Amino acid sequence: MAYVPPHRSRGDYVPRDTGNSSSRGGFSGRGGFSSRGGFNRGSGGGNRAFGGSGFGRGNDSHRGGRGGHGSRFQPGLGSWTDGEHKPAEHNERLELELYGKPGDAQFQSSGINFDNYDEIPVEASGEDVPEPISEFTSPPLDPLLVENIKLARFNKPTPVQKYSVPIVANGRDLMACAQTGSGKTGGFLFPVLSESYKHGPVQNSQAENTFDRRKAHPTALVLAPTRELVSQIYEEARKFAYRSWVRPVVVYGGSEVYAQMEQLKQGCDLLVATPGRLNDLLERGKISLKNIKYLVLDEADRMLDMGFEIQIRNIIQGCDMPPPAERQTLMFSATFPKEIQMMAKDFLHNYIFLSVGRVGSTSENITQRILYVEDDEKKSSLLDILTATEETMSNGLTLIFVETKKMADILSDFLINQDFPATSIHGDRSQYERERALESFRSGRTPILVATAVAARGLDIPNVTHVINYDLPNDIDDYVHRIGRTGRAGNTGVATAFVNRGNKNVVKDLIEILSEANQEVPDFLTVIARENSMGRGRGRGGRNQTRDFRKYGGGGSSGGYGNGYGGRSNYGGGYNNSYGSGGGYNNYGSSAASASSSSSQWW
DNA sequence: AAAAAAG
Repeated sequence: MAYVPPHRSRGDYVPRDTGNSSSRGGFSGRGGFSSRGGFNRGSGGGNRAFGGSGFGRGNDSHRGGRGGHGSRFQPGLGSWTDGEHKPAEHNERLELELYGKPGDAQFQSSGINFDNYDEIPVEASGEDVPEPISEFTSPPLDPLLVENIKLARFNKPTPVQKYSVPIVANGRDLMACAQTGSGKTGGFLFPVLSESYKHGPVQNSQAENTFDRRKAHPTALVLAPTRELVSQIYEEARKFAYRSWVRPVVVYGGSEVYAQMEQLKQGCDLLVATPGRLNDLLERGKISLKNIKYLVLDEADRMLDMGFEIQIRNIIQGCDMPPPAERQTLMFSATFPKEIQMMAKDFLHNYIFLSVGRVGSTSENITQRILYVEDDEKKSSLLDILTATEETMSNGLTLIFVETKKMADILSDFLINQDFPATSIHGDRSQYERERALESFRSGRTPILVATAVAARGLDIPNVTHVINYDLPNDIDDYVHRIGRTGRAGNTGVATAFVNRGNKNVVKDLIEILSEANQEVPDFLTVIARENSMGRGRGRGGRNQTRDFRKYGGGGSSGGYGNGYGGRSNYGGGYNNSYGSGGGYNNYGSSAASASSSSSQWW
């Protein structure tokens, strides 16, 4: 466990009467993320009793009593023996830990099913797109997985899941433009686990030499950009891998590497990792990727922004991972800029392209309020808002986004001094502090969280009723992600944003988003947009693309995409045809087209 | 310009 010297431990707000911020001596609590049950935990009732079902019989058993590797009994871990899947017996204690019980935050947060999922437009393209499924049934899913899905109370597949299951079952690759909240995690975990349960570990998984034998040989690898996200994915993986032969392990930076190495030694079939730590462990010779059958890249465009590309390419192309044709690759990305198209070309093999509409912005259960606030008035405006909403949203959580780590510190200190129960999360805090802040927020102990982009995407925190964009992001897709932290699970939410002339680069996109979601567009926004478009035409060519460029042109390697507005105006049509007015999506083409024509009127 | 990620 990462030791945090007291002087580095910044002051989180602690309610006066309890003051038990870390009674468990460390990570997480219930419903939190990270190593609960993962590395670093020692036991939790784990390593006693040898009477487990179907474990270690026969000499053809995966992890079956061969020297060293994970021969220890672990509750809830099945085996692959004599070419058959032998699920472990049920374990009540573990089920309680994994799936929670009524009343737990965890219980209500899992298994959410938005009714409006059915209205999300989806478009699949590519050769021979398999027919989507409509329910979680066996077949096509493996029966054990269906059982686990029921335990986790997922009743109905989301659009991503409907497609990803048959796509992977048919041996195909997937490039999905989908955002958090679209059921992405299940979208890759379900098919990957289901197929793994059917087919078992990779044959020949045994290494030729002793050096190789000491390494972990995962069958599936999931890469994601932030530590919190991989932790969250790992926790989901534990739910759906329950009783199966698949043992999930998570590795990420900022916490003790030796504990993670120990976990790898115990057996690792599904590895969830951030790129930095994975490269570290590859260099140390602790992991071999040559048995990888399934590779998942989550939030791929996020990883671009963060300068991950070299690391990713080293993992995928610079080590011993099988080439695209010999594995199945699933890539998820909110947007589809040229760099991602290149990655898709390099990493995927004859893939199906799936585009899933926005969940956040089109849903009208988020009320978006845009306020004109100059930078030096932001603090006092924030206080006004927090005070005003204190009573009305007394049970909810408020998430405040800022642009810089420094501002996150300043603002949370300021709020704490003003007696607001706040804490902060950003990349300069220690991993322990990050996890504790998030847990404290989740649990409602500090219902105000000031965050940088580290929390913008991917994190699923139930009960966020208010998102405040103290600083507006430069990328409108980030804005959509941020406000998508609220209004989840059919609840209503409020998203407030402070805007001034420093944000003029996004106002045009912001107006589009607001109109798509049937929200009021304040006059000052239109004014700023107009000032902006007079200066220098349209910015960087409008919003990011989420289209299958193989189908809609672009073609060549250089220049790929940008055939101007003419081409883009076709986009809306494609969506309309298959899905009627699913809401919002068909604005894509038309609004881009009208933007270019109306800008000339403004002159 | 800043964010994230290996230490």
